[in-house]
Amino acid sequence: MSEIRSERILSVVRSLPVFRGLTPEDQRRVASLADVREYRRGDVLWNTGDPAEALTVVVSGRVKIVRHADSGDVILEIFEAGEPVGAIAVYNYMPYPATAIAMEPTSLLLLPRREYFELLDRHPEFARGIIRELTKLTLSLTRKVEEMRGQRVETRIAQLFLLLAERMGKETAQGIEVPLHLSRQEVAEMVGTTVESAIRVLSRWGREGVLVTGEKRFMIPSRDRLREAGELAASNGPGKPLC
Amino acid sequence: MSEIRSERILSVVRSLPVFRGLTPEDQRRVASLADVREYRRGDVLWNTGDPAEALTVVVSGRVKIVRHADSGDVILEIFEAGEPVGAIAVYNYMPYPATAIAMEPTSLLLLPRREYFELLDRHPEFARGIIRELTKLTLSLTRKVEEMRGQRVETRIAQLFLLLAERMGKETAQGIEVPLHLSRQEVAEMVGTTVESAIRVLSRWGREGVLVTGEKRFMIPSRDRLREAGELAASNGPGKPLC
DNA sequence: ATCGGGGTATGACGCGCGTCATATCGCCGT
DNA sequence: ACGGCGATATGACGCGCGTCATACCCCGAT
Repeated sequence: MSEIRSERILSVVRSLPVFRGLTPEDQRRVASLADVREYRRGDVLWNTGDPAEALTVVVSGRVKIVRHADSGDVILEIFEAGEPVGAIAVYNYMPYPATAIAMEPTSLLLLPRREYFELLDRHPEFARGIIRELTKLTLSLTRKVEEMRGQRVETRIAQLFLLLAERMGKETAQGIEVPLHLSRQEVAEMVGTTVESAIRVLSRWGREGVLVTGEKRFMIPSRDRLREAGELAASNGPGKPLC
Repeated sequence: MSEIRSERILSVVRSLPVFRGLTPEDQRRVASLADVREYRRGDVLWNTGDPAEALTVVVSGRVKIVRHADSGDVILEIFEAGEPVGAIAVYNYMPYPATAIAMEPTSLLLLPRREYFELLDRHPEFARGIIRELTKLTLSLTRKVEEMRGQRVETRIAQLFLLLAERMGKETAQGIEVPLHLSRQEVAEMVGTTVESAIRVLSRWGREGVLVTGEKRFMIPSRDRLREAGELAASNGPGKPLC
């Protein structure tokens, strides 16, 4: 392996928060055992059932975790730069419980299972970092379960984009920009509905200027408008059939 | 504190898998700092927003985690003997994100936050145990998200009981017994529907002998019958309007 | 230029289930 | 014994949204 390449891997390791607590020597060791790989949009990192043999950390780009159900696919989570993916599966040496797919050009760092365990045992800080990530994941799933229950599709989509705005939104002159390329299909899979329903909501919001789909990004002119679009929605007569 | 009581706490500590990896001295130390408390059915262990000041481990009984949403409550998880509850919140020293309620007479072991952190740092095995529990939790939530999406209420209830049968079912002459007292309301909250829908399904299944509600328990005469009740269900004419 | 595939869009139809109303039964406290 | 409350049960009504069909646009392959 070339000098240049291993230098690059070392700098990648140093840049990742999960490896911050390590001593310089350990960082070098991790770098010498790890590998960095590149993926294009749509590339499959692994399929459901594949054995989990390495800890995967996102260096740049984004990865979605998808489960194939009989009634269509579900996007469980999106991982961004700095986050370990599938730490769970590696930890238990179990087959991956879901499929991972790159959503954009993405580069990943792969650390063999064995080394991962050694780090867990030798560095409490590293273990804490992993626990912290699992924690975030759990909270996110918790919220997802809560949101999916009973809520109307409009509400769920509104909450999805409010969440994305919070996580990765950038303020601009025209409002908040969410720099993420999501097809209507993917939006549907994230909130648990069908393409058609997602399309109906998004195209209407596009016309109304509540949420505009752009080139590989979304624009939210006003948080509040989006929020209320998700809340009141469908004009209801007397009584309150919605809830 | 009486001798007898501290002896009892020590034996409780020794009986919990999470503390198995500790040295005898550490077990004694944990016991000296920990407390054991008893709760009755319906008692609230903590409310959403309470500060998380101690690691809680279920010694006996069962605890449900509930989130109050505008559109009704959702039961996120049920914890049984041996499992740590709310490890997440304690870890981040954040307010509890959900409410915890005892489902039956329950006893808990409480370990102050500070000691919990020390154990994490000093005992890799302990940290591993926690990670393992978080892992289980994540997988369970993952499945819940997948199931909730799109599936009909009947299907979700069937899957709920098949899962419960797997987790805590006991084979008997009349079929599988699930020794858990769940009201229709609670069933509804677990699968994300309304009481009425849950009642309709369960009372029909009771008449048909697919799933019989008994005194503080459920009986499943046949796994397969329950499974198919969830699958085919509603007679559908030509075409396939379902799923 | 033609064909095919993927993403987007819109309309029609109908069923599941959420909502509301009502009734019965058992258990509590005064 | 009375009233109140919670759990269980059942029927009526109607809206949301899943399903199916159709159409348009863009782009790469032949």
